[in-house]
Amino acid sequence: MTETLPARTAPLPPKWNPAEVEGVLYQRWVDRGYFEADPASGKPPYCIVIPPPNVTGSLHLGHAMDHTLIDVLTRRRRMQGYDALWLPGMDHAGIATQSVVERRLAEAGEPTRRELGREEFVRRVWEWKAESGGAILGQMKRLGDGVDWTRERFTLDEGLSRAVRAVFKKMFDEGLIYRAERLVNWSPALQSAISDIEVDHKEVEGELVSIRYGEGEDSVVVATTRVETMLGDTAVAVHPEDERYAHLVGRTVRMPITGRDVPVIADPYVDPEFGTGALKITPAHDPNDFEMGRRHDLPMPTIMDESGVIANSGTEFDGMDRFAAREAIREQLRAEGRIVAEKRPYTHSVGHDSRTGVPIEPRLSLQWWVKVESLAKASGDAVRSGETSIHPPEMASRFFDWVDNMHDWCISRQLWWGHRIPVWYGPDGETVCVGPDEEPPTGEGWRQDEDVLDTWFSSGLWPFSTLGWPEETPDLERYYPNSVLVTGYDILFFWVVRMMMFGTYAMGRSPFEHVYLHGLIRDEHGRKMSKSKGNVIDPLELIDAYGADALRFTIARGSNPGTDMSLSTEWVAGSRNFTTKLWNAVRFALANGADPALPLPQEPTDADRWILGRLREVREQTDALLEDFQFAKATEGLYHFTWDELCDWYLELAKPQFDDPATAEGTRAVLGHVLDALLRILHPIVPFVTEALWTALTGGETVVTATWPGADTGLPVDAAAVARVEALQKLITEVRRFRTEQGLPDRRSVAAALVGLEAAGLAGHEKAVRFLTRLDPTGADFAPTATVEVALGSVDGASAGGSASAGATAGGSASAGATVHVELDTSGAIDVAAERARLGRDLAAAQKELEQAEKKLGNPKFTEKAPAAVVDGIRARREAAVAEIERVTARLEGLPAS
RNA sequence: GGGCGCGUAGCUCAGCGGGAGAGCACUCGGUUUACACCCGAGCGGUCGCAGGUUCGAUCCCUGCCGCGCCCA
Repeated sequence: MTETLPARTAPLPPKWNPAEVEGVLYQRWVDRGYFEADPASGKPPYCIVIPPPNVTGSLHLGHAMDHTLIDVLTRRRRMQGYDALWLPGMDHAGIATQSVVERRLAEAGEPTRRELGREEFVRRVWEWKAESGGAILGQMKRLGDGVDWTRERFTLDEGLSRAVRAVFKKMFDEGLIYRAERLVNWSPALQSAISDIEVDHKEVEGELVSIRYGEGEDSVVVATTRVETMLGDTAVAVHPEDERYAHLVGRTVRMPITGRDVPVIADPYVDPEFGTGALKITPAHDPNDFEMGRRHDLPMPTIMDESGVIANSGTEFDGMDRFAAREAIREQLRAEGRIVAEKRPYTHSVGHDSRTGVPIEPRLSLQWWVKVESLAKASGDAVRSGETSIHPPEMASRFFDWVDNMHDWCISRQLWWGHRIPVWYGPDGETVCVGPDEEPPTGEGWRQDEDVLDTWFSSGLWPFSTLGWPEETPDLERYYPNSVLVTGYDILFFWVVRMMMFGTYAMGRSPFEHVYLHGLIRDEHGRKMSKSKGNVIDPLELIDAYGADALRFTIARGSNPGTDMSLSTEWVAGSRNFTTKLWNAVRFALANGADPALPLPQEPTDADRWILGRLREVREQTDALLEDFQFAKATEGLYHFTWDELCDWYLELAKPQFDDPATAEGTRAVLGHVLDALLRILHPIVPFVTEALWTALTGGETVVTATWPGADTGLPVDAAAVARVEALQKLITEVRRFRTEQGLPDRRSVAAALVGLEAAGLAGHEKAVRFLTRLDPTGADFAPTATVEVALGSVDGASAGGSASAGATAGGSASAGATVHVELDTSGAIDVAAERARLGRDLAAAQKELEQAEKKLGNPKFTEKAPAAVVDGIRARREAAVAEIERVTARLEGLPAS
């Protein structure tokens, strides 16, 4: 491979070109095996498994967020000396994948699924899997995911399929999996059962129709939103104590249309206050009615087929779609004078298949179920006991609500793509569950269950099936439980709960030490991204335009725990600007000979001490924040340090230091040290640009496996140096402000005398002040026309050039500070009005400050009750305000009349 | 209906008992020997409303208004 990046001594290219370089760097990382975990390494293990993306989809920004945050965590741990494993892979997404392939067959004019037959159809799906899955892998590489490709897994792999059969067998034998005929959420579109969490309840505008059953005094009125279900009614129910209907209980009423006589039953479930107090009962098509039917041993006729068409009702409505039948039956009833009331529109909640959006049809059918009670309890206990901690903690309550109120889980799906249920039925009604190492029964009349398992059944095993379970592999021994699971809070009930249930059951331990739940990515105005709104952003387009680092930095900077973030191309462009800034900073450093291999100077300058102290603080703060999953705050802190402190101030202060032979070498060392550490700290967030810059700066092979900066980073904070640098910044800013307001552009030569620098402790900083304010030395003809007075907080001048000992503290800020007078020769009259306006604003601010302070100090309760430190602080502010008012007032009086 | 959360600068969001912050946007100035994907200086807020607790409330409590999400 060609090395496109320069060696340390060569200058960096003037521009960072991510599109050209990122792919090369990524391939090099993979080729050199940096991301491969090693159970034999002797290092402490750290493991995160990917929340498996759906093989049929493509990665969207939500995935980009998962991947960025996981990559930040694992790359940092790797640098910290852990044996870090990020395990990649995908799930087979039974329903979604089968639907896509069926649609593609139809679009290509090929035979249908049933025409092809099961074996051939499944072969076609594997072809599609290779194509679609490959695209996802490519996306992960573009994002820079530091995954261990040698351990990539797929839920339908041989190993993972063994895990599915093993856990199914164990649960079957222990009675936790059973087969039962029950009412399920049936999707007429998919023609399959789906689980509760695949159903969305939505308010819809329908109708509420009241129908009279029976004749005359012996009639009852029932109301329904689904008129067509009356074809399957087998009872009318009333409350046992409802006197209005007491005479009917135990008798029958004659149904319209079907002409059937159905019993009137009494059941306390009926709310006598609701509607007429009488309910029509359709046990095969409504969950509540089903329970009632079981209690009263009612017949349960199914009057629809798998696609939602009326069937076997014995009426002329057979063959009619359920919605068409609803209208037709209603009109028939109307013609017979049976309708006594109609409410339309009637808003009520209807379950919809979350994938197709089609209304669910509750359907009586024979399915396989998981008995969840003990599993859900164990999952809840794992969190309650602290074995697993959920971040942010507020999310734990949702988790508990869910696991404490969970219904049995329907796991069979009427599909072909997935793990076929490992149960065989014999000719004489035998049922045999076949384990992974057993041979299925052979012989006449034996057949395997036709259905496959819910995809979540296999992805629930993911934290350990991917590590080799049920075999006792070194990986399993070492990487289970996983360190962290990172996923969106919207996925809590899908993955997290299922994985917790299976992990506690099969492994006896919760699968995760930590679960970090991030928010959703929304558009720039906080709206959910959706195809229908047309506001979806493709992560690959952002990477093409701005680089993967820019996308990653944007995501990390916006990701506060548990809260959604807004994202737009402008934010990403801003992050791209950050990488460019970093690039230019290192370019400048290299051009001036910065080198981290040089020893730090014996006598660092104030600027050196300040930036080295800040570096130490920032490194400590970043570590603490990342340990607590505070990605946004950690990233924001690094942004601020890099741009506002390192680039805006230290690099500028370094310029005069480079000019001075006494400080040039030390500055090379300090700048090298700071950038070396900063690039390593930034690497997990922006891996590409930091790799290019760090290798150029240090000559090292790669930053991927470089050591994470430790306690010896930077220097202890030197408070005296900090105070002097802050005074310097204030002085420079005030002069710049004056120049701006006086309309004195930088190129315009302005001579000035700096009076009082020494008293302010800034004796050694005149050169820096002049450089950063563009003030020239005074000549023989110096004639000042204006003075800028800058009141500085007290800085301990005596300690200038002193040692950088830890814990040094400057004098208290309460003592009166020094004032530096900058006398300028503006070569002409100054703009008195501008100066008066500027001083007026300063005066108003000082007066407001004084007013607030005096109000507080004038309140005896405040001085009595508030902590002494707070009171002292307010007193100091009052004194400073008084001094400022005096100074500004004097200046104003000294101005010529305008 | 139950639960959770949110209303802070034009936009997106931090801050959550003692001096209102950031990014973007905006205004003015700038071909400064790293960077115009930039530099310098600014403008901009009764911190949703009303009570309460407190010496002191954007921050704690209560109610109201508006918005969002989850579950039924």
